[in-house]
Amino acid sequence: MNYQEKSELLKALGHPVRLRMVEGLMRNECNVKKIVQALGLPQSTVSQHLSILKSQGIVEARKEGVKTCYYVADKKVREMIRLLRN
Amino acid sequence: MNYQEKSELLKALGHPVRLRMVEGLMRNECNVKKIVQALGLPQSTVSQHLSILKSQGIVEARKEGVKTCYYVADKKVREMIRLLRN
DNA sequence: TTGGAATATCGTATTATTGCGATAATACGA
DNA sequence: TCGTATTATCGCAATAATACGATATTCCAA
Repeated sequence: MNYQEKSELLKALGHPVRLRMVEGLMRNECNVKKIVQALGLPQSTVSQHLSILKSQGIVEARKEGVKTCYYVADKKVREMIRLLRN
Repeated sequence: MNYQEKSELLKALGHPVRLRMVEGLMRNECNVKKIVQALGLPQSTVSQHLSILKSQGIVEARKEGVKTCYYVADKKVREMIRLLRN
C-alpha cells in the first residue's frame, strides 16, 4: 500500500466542508454556484475545496458552457462514504 | 451524517505514519516499543500518533504489565482500509 | 467585441498540525 | 524501596492548512 498517496486521499476527505461536498455530489452532480448557495460559503472558498478534491481524483469537472459541473469520480470513495454512513 | 465527527475520523487516518500504523495493527496488535522499532521513529512521536488514533476510537489500548498493547477497535476503519488496499 | 455571469487563482493573516527532545508517570522485579 | 523498562505528556519551533477578499480568467450572448 502506498501510504503517502492514500493518506493524502483521506486527508482530502478529512474536512467537514469537503466531506459534505462529496456526499452532496454523490446524490447529484452540481455546479459551483449551487454548491456555494447550498453551503453558504464564499465562492473562493468553495472553489478551493473543490480543487483539493480534484487534485486527489475524488471529483472531476465537466464544462457546460460557462458553468462547471462537478461529480464524484472515485468509486472507492463512494464506497467509503457509504460505509461511513451506516 | 455527522460531518464534523466523520471528517475527524478521516483526518486521523489522513497521515502516512498513522495510516501505516493502523494497517500494521490490523495484521497484528503490538506494543509501543515494537512500533517504534518497526517505524524507526522517536518514541514520543509514535505515542503522539497513537493518542490521536485513540482519541478517534480507531485503536484501543490494553495494558499488559508495563507494556501497552494497541489494536484496531473500529470495524468500519478496518473495512475502509481493506477497500483502499484493492 | 463587449458586458456580465461563472469559476479559478492569488495573497496573506490566522489557526492547526507536526516532530521531537525533555521530562513525567507507571509498573514491575531485584 | 530502588532501579529500570515502557509509555505518556509537555513545550515549542517549524511547517502546513484554512478562510476569504481581491483579482484574473473563461465563456457565452447580445
